[in-house]
Amino acid sequence: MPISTELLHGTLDALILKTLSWGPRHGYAIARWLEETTGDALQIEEGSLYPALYRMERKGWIEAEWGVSESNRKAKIHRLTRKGRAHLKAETARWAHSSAVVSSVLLPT
Amino acid sequence: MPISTELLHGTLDALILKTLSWGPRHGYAIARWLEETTGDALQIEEGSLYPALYRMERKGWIEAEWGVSESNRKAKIHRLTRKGRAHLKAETARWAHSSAVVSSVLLPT
DNA sequence: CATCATACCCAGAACTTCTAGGCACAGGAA
DNA sequence: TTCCTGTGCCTAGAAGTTCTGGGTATGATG
Repeated sequence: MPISTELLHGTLDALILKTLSWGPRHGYAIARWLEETTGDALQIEEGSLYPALYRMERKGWIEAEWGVSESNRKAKIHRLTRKGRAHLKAETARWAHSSAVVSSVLLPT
Repeated sequence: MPISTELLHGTLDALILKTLSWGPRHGYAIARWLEETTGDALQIEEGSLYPALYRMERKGWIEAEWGVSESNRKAKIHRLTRKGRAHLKAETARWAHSSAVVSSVLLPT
């Protein structure tokens, strides 16, 4: 069951940054990794992924350089910056707090 | 600390429906109730609230009729419909599932 | 050599929420 | 009375993210 798309709103950046916190990856691999680790519950559209990567690069959270993928194809490798790591930490805390608040309202105690 | 605004995306409808599941209320009271029960963590802007109420009325999840508030002012009272209750149930399940998936990625196990 | 999976990209649409206002009125204070 | 505050509803436009639905290119495989 794919995740509700709207609920991704605002968490996509953090999910990508978290993926990169395990090591540099190219965009396609980020999407694959997220799909695998969530058992296909999370499906990132490429039309969302690439704009998000550009956005975060502009903000200085990630850096990119052209390289080669595991399958020997040209690929843009993205790497988490120090600033990005700090942002991820902050966003993670926000998620923990916010989701707890929403759950406290929605879910039975 | 007010909740991250983007994270509200997609949950606002469910939060409002949940509020109405405790009984009919007018818009202003919905916002007050959510603020109170979350200790001001959740602040619903009126510019988000009223459009959301209209949206959900169009979709048949709630019904509205003019009445009088507790403080003797003219107020539009919103009531959850059967359809809305079913939608709330579905959205709640989606939230439980989706937030668990996101948490499983973001938060340390 | 045809096909598939990999890998990147974009324009425009769709949608939600926020900003920043406005209007109206009840009740109490000055 | 007049003023002010809190209550209560509403809207237009902006801002922002994600999705839809395309497109390009290339290595590997049959």
